[in-house]
Amino acid sequence: MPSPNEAVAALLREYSELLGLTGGDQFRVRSYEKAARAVGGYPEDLGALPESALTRVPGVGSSVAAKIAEYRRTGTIKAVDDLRAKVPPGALVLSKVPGVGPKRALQIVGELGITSVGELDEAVRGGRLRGMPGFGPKSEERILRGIAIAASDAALREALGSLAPDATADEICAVLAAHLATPGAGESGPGHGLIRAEDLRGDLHTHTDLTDGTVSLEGMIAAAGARGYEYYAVTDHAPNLVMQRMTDEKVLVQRDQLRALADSTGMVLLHGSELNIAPDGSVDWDEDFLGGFDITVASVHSSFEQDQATMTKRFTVAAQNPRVNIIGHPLTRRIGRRPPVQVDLDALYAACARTGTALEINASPHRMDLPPEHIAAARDAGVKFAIDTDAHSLADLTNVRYGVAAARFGGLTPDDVINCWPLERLLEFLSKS
DNA sequence: GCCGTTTTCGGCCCGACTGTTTTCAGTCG
Repeated sequence: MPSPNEAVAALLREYSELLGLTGGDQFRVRSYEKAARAVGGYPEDLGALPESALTRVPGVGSSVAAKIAEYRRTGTIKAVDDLRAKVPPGALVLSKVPGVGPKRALQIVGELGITSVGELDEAVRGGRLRGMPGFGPKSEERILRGIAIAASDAALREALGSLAPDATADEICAVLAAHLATPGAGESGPGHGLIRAEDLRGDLHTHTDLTDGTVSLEGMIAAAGARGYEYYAVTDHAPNLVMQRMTDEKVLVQRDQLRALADSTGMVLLHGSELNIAPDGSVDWDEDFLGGFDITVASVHSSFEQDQATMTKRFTVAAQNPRVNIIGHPLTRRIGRRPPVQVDLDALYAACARTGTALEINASPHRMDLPPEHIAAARDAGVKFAIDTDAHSLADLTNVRYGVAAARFGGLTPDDVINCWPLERLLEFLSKS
């Protein structure tokens, strides 16, 4: 059962998508999308907030605030209903199939009369998309892959999505156990010495509004401090993810701001970055510049479809980088949306264990990556882990429960997880010496 | 539609990849 904030966020997101489908101004589309993310990630119940205070949510101005207020009064937003009526049935759901965007969805609905993903699947297999401008064999493959991953992940996604907003790690772990094959290794036995949420001393992968987070540096740090963490890393995106518009100058200014906040918090603040692993395994900055960071997370954000040998080499090069500490969301899957990349897992584990590079257990319920079913084997190969929220909002910080659930499913103890360690041991690990 | 050390306008999420492209539109992160 989603929270009230999620319900409003879903309507704002739908409005944004409908605006996109109807050719609305792209900046308006983005405004609603941003507002949806901000509302969904807002830690207080919007239903309890005074109406005049709604615009305090970053990204919510007078127009969105009025729509939220309308939802609170009536349970609906008329503008959303009106726009729904203007969009051909099926176009919205088709536009979310990977490889099909708004333009192609409208084209498919208009020319073929298709209104569901099932019909799209049949049409592709029947060759009915052939001959439509812009569609070739690659498009067909991609669409079929997208439909397949949605189907294969549907049960897990639905089960995770139907959990209560305050579900515990044990409740989440039960969902994992019901939907995933049980890992082979179980010598620690259920419950004995397994990691608990309270064992985590910090979060090592988080964002701010300097890149695509919704909350300021100060806001994120204050919220992390309230969670009782001993240390906390800020790891905004790096320049090669161009849309994030990160620069050397910006990240250095942020570093100064973070250092200046050190005295205002009981936590040790770590300045980091989420680097982009390029197709050849290199990352955004040279070793000298990277040396200025306390910690780095390196993630794949492009060229997901490399063959296994190339992808394995790519990860190995990244892990061997003396300035890369954590491989972020290693298989880059998004549950129901994007399949895992093809990589030789044994080679990946070996490279991480050999180089002292942690594999991330990304706690976002949309990712769950490293996938829980792989964790035990990675541990057996000598890999250490970082359980990170990859938070883009205040509410995201509470997602650690999902990472802890995955770690428990994989049989991990606090000794396996670097952000359960005392600061000194963590810093030693980060030095890769 | 939101926002402001540029404050009521003007900028904001850019560029790589891909297909079947004939000079570019659509999608994605």
